[in-house]
Amino acid sequence: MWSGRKAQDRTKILYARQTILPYVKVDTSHQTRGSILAQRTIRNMEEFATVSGISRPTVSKYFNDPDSVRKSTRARIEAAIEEHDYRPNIYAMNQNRKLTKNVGIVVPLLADPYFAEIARNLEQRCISAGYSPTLFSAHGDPAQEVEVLNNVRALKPAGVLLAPIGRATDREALAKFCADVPTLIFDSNVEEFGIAFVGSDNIQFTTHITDYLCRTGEPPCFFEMKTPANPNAHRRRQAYLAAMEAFGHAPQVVSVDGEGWSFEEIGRLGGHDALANNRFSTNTILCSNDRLAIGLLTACYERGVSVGRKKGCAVRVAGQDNHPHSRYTCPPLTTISHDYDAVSGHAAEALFAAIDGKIEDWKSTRIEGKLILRDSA
Amino acid sequence: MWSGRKAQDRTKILYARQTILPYVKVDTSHQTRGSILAQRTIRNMEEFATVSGISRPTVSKYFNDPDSVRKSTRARIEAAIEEHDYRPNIYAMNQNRKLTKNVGIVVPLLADPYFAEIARNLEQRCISAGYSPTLFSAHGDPAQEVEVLNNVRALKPAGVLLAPIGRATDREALAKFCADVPTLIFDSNVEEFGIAFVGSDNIQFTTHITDYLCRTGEPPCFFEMKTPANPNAHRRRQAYLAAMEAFGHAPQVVSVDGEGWSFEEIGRLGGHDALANNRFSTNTILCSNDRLAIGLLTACYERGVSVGRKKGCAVRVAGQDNHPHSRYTCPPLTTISHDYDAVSGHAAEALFAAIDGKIEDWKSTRIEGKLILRDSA
DNA sequence: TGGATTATTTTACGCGCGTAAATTTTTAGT
DNA sequence: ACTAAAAATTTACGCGCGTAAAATAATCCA
Repeated sequence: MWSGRKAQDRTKILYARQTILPYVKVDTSHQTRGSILAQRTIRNMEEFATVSGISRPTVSKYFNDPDSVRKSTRARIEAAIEEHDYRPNIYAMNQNRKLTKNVGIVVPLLADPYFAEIARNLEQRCISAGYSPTLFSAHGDPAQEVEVLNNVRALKPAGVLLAPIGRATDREALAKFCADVPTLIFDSNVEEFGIAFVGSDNIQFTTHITDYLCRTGEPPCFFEMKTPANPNAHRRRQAYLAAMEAFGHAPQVVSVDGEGWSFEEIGRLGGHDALANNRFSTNTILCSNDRLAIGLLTACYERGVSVGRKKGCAVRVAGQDNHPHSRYTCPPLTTISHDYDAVSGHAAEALFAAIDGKIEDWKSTRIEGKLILRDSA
Repeated sequence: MWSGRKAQDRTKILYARQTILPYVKVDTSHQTRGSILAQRTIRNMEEFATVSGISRPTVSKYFNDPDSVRKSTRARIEAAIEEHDYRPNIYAMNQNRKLTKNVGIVVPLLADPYFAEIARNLEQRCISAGYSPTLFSAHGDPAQEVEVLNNVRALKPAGVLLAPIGRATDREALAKFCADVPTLIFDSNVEEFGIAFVGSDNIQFTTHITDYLCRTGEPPCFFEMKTPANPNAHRRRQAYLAAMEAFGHAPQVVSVDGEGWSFEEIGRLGGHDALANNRFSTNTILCSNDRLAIGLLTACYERGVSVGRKKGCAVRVAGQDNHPHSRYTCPPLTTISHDYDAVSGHAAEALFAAIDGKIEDWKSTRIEGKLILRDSA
């Protein structure tokens, strides 16, 4: 045990720190294995089994699946756990298990609250299902995504929930990974990798909100990145074009420059440019995603362009995603919301089923979004 | 190996999936241990050592510290790694090591981009220093924080970088944890736990920005939560009071109700209330943090109160933290910025030093912030 | 070139657990 | 109370690595 210290007994501990290193294995071979009476610390499953009065294999069985032992036995074990707060060594466990209970959760950018939120949701579901989730972020960098995949692989996970970076994802690396590890792809689909895909129905998203905008005012222009990070953006543009055609309106796509994941800044700079050069042909702008919209709102503010659906406002701006922040923009952003819970739920269930050997053909599940009406459009 | 599949050969693979389970250990005892010629997969360090023409203990030594072997040996090992992309089994490694190379990074709320950003920064530093970081979030819940600490402990980490939830942190649990694991506390200090504290100088933050506000317009009111989640809020209030006194102004603190980590919503609702009841005695509002300010800005917008430092605006609003989002509010938020890099850098270095046995007395390092002048104040 | 130093190899053991097979005990059902 | 089934125990082995000690080999410096 690391010789920690509180403020009050610093000197004493300082001495201890120099002799006892953290986590040093202490030689206890002189201790008789059987006589553990009144011993304070349980050091392994053997000892724990002894003090519980249960055999080690049964205890091991319990930790693999508490329901696999008799109710009375389970009660005794759980009482002993409570008393000695014993936890099996995760390294020894995972080394020997045929299949670990680990699940990797990989997102492209944890600093984006959208992914943070969905990761939190998935994490909770994994825990509830008895798995040990570990969070990973590629931090928006394809090279780091490959790194992350290698680290995840080293965990020997039972399965992985992966939201790829998208366009820049290393196809070959991902294919190899999916061949080795049961992987469920979510948020953004890459070919037909993994066991299945679960995400939002981007076509419906854009169709729905375009429909709303057309019915309530001028038809929207579409504001997007020229080289978007993920394929959802393409679906959204296509859906916009189709919806506009269906309405008999001339579509207008405004694509702005910018690489990487700083969507707000790209939206802001692109917004300035588009506004300065009158690139929006109507007074309504549908953004490819909320983060872009947030940047555009800032550009509008900075140029003195009033935004909102109330009369007197110069433009209407709408986003897509219901980003956690979109409620707090000025004006609050009209958008279309992911069904976070449904996406996470389907993704987790599909992965768990695959882990349990319930094999199905690869399939794509896309969940519809709901219009979130706020003041911006 | 899990029998992954691409879309094109689904049926064939479906058959394989039913016979071969994921990560089943295959019985290879019939294979002679020595004859590995032309074998495709290296399965353990023994085999890897053989194909590299180096003894296993030396290989093991290499993985513990690449610099501990001769340069020529290191080159040969690294060539073999490249060729066979071998990675030692992390579970076997960590089971037997006296001290793992794991580092836990624990934040109160990963969905807050501020913590996501600082976590990313710390993660990078750990990797550069040769550690294996793992990210944890308490999701704003003190009970989950305790859970997380137990999970972190199970990692047997060499050290932990911990930003406590704050006021609601379970003191006893944290004290126990710090006694067992070298823990560096950052962001928000709790007593004098752990090996040291590194964070921002909240006194300087608030003094500095209060100073700025006083010099450029009406003295600020202070907008805060009645029961803030972390102790930094108290320091900021104190610093506000002191600064106002120094300037000879009458301070005015507006404390609003609200529990939990939904700061924006608390700021918005509290803002509505305060504005409706004329609780701000001047036209300048300094918020305890940016997230609160973001909510207040929304409330101002919703009430038609114009915000900004330009003439004609009704109020000035300033925040504190330089939250990643604060650049994109309308108007962009004047705030005072953490030195993210310096905080992370000091925190990581202090932890690594402690792990290396460089023991110092507990100390608190607080880093000054820089004023970020934008349009809101 | 020699001796001293440093690096590597050989040999051997143990970590904490999973797991399998055979045996014994407990439980459920009549 | 008896039997069949289910659960627990005993025994034994192995996983992939860390690590220690002793022997050997490579390197360095005068």
